[in-house]
Amino acid sequence: MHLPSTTALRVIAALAQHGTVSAAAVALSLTQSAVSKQLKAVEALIGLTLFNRARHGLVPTEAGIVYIEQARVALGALETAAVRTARLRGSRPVLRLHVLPILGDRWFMQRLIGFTDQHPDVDVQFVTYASREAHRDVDVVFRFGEGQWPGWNADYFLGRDVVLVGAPMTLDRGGGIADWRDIARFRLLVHPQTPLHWDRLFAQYGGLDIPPEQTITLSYYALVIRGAIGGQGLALVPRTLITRELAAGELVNPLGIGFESQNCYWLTTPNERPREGVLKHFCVWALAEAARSEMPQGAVSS
Amino acid sequence: MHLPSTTALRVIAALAQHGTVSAAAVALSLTQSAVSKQLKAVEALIGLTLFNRARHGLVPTEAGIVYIEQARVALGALETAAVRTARLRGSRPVLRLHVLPILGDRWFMQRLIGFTDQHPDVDVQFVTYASREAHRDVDVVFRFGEGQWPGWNADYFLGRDVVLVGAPMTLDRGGGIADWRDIARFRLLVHPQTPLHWDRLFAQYGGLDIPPEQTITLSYYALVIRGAIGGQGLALVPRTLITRELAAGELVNPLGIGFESQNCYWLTTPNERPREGVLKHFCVWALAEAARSEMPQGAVSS
DNA sequence: CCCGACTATTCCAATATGGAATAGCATGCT
DNA sequence: AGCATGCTATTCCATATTGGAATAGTCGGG
Repeated sequence: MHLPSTTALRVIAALAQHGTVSAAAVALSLTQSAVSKQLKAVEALIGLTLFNRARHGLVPTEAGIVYIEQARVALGALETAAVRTARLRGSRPVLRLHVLPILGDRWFMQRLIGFTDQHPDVDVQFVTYASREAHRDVDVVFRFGEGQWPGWNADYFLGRDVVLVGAPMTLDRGGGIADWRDIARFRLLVHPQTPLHWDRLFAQYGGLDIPPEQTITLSYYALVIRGAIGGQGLALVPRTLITRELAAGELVNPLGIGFESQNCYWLTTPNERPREGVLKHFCVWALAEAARSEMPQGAVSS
Repeated sequence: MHLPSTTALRVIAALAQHGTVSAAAVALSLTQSAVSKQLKAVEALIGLTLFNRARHGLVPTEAGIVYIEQARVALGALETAAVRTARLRGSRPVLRLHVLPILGDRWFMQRLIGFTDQHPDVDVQFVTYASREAHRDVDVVFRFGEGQWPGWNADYFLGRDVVLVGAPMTLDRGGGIADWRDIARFRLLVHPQTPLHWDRLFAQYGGLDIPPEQTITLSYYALVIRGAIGGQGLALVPRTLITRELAAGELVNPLGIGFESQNCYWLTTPNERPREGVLKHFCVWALAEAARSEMPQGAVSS
C-alpha cells in the first residue's frame, strides 16, 4: 500500500488546527489548491472522508479524528528526530522551543526575527507536535495554565488580559452592547481548555445564565478567533493575540469588558537547565518583547 | 525546514533492519540506487551521517540510532492510522497481522498469496512497526517466545527446529565438521534475542567453552542469516526460515546438528476476540501451512 | 437571486523520483 | 601484486508527482 507523503501529514494537521483549507494553506505557505489536492489524495488513499465540508470550514469525521491523531504522532516523531540529531550535530548552539500553535501563529512568527537578527548563529527550532515525553529535548516550553509546574521554572509571559470581543457586524445585528447584561443576547464561542473564562466574567459582573445551546465550542483558539471575526458570536480572547484585529477594527471590545485571567501563557524552562548563555538571552528577550506587546501603545502594529 | 519523505523513512527503517543498501532495496522493491539516494538525501537534510559504511554493510551512528527510532515511531503511527481507519471503513473484512520482520520476509511473503487467493474479499494488512500499545488493533500477533502470554491465546507456529548451519565455504576453510567439538574452531553468530541457543546446544552435547571474542552479535536475524551465507561463521537458525538456502546449498547443516528450542514462533490472538469467521479461517490456514513448511519433504521449494 | 466565502478542478511548469548502467572502493583469494 | 567479488556512490534520463494560477462550482445569507 502507498503511504501518505509528509506534506500530506502536515496538511492534515494544519487542517485540523485551522479548520479551513484556505487558512491551512496560509499556515503551510502553500496555495489553497495544493492543500485541497493533498487532502483529496489522502482521502482517496484510505478510502474515507476525513473532514466533512461544513458551512464555515471543515469538521473532522470519526476517521479524521483517528488520522489527525496519528499524523500528529508521526510529525512529532520527525520533529523529535530533527531536534535530537541537531543536538548531536552541535555545530552551532541550538535553542528548542515548544510553542502552542496559537502562540506560534499569532505572536512568534512576526517577532522572532527580532531575536534571530541579533543572534544569527543560533539555530532556533520549533517543536509543535511533540509528545509530553519529548519535553526533555526542549529548552523552553510555553505553557498555558496558572504558573505552577513542578520541576519547571515559570515566568509570566502574556495573555493575562482577557477581553470580550465580537465582529462589529455581530454587535450591530444583536442590537449592540450598552450594558454587560446584553451579552446574553449573543452566541458565545467557547474554547474547551478555558471554559471557565465565561463563568469568571459573569461572576465579576454579578451573574448571568447562558443556556448551553447558546454556546459554540471550537476546539482551537484559532477557530474561536476566526469564528468571532466571521460573526459566529462573542469570544473571550487574550488581548495580545488579537492586537492586529482590534487595531484593524475587525474585532471590537465593547465597553472595554474583560478581566485578568489566572490562566495565561507562561515561559517555562526545566529547573535542571540553568538560564545562561543563549538560553538566558532568549528568555530575557522573549519576556521583554511580551511585556512590550501587552502595552496598549505597543499594540498597534501590523 | 524540509521534512524527509515517507519513502525516506521506510528506507531508513529497512536499512536498519537489513544492514545493507542492497538488501534494503530488495525488501522495499526499489533499486539499490534509489535507496542509496534516499539515504544520502536524509543525511544531507539533517547534516549528519546516519550510517557508517562498514565492511559488510551499514552500521548506524549515534545519530542514526536516534533517527531510526523516530522513523519507526512515525511509520508505526501511519500504520496505526491505516489500520484504524480500515476498521472504520469496514467495507470488506479486515485482517490485521502483526508479523516480526524476519517472518514477514522469509515465510509470509511467499505463502500469503495462498490465503489471499482463497479469500480475495479479505483485506489483509501487515503491521510491523507498531508499538505495544497498538496491539489492541490487531487480530493476530506472531510472537517469539515460549508460548505464554497472559490474555492471549497461543498456538505453536513454527521455528522449534533449530539447526546449526554455515556456508560450505566456511566449513571447508575451517577444516570441516566431523564431530560436534569441531564447532569450537569457528566463529559463532549470535542473535541477541536468543543468546541461549548456543548454550543450549553445547549443553546437549556435553559442554564447550567458546571465548566471547569468537562470537559476533548481529542485531537482526536477517543479518545472522546473511552473515552465515557470507561466510562470517556458524549460525543457529530455525530451519524453516532457511529452507531455500538449505535446498540451494548456500547453507549446509553438517552432521544434522540441532535441537528443539523452547523459544520459537507462536500464533497468538487476543482472548477476547474469538477465532471465528475470517479470523478462524486464517488461523487454520496459517497453522496448517506452517506445519507443512516444517515437514522435510515440504521444505524443498523455491 | 446575487454576493461572498468557501472548496474543487483544470492546466501547466518545475521538481522529485526511481531505474539502468557505470564507476568507485574495499577485501580476500590465488 | 592482481583479479574477482560484493558492496556503495554517481550519472543520465524517462516519468510521476507536486504545486501554483486561474477557473469553475457550491452553499448560505441578506
